[in-house]
Amino acid sequence: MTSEEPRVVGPGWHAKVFAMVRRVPRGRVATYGQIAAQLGSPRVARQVGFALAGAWRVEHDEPVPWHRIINAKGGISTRPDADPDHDQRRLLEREGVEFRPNGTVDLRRYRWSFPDEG
DNA sequence: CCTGTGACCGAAG
DNA sequence: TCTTCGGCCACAG
Repeated sequence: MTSEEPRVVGPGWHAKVFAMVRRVPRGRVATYGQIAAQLGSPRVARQVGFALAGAWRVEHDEPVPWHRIINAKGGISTRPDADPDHDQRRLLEREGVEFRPNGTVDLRRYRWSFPDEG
């Protein structure tokens, strides 16, 4: 028996990421690593970030709540060229998610657990 | 084909 | 508890 992990990264990979992100309900958050793990590849968290990088620029048939995805420390990872009109923190606060003084979210409280996770 | 890079993660100090 | 550092892997040039 080998210990190789299944890879879901390939054609349609971005679409799968978006589909998984859509499962996170309003007022809740999930981490990049969580999404990667749900797709079967726990080590492609960075690729998830890549997939979501241009999500707010592209128009999707179904909306992609990309702002509900944060890093494992409960903080927001944003790029320098982020659009102020799509401020992630503000979008989350609008859904009722509270932030600590240091700008992080309490994952114990807001982290969403997928039905088939744990 | 080879190299650099990035919306990450987790162990270690 | 906070900061630092190496590893991770797909993708563009």
